[in-house]
Amino acid sequence: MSEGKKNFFEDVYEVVKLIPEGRVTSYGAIASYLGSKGSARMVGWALIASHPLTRIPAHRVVNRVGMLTGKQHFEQPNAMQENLEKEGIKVKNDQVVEFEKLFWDPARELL
DNA sequence: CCAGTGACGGCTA
DNA sequence: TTAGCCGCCACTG
Repeated sequence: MSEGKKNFFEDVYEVVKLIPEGRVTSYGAIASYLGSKGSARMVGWALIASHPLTRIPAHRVVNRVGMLTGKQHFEQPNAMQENLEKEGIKVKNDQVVEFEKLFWDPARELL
């Protein structure tokens, strides 16, 4: 552990990997859990950097309203929704159906 | 070095 | 209620 500041990126990957199938979380929830509350943007940036490097269920990470804002960053824009639907998550108009019900808060459930 | 941008989020008008 | 602005942090031009 302890390598440098970029450790934040690895922490993001760790949390995302822990997201159960059929569940989703938000950038802000991860940032808050890592102590960088308010830096939700960095979480998104970390996912971009992790794209070709690390295989993580990034499709399970959406914004605070459950919208697939990052689908454009996938190899294919529709891949994000496709992956979510494969896990049983319903997506309507780029928005996760019953997002609050499927929401997985690391600070609440992962502890 | 300075300004603009971005997978966000909370506040104000 | 809906729309817009500011703040956080890192990267690019």
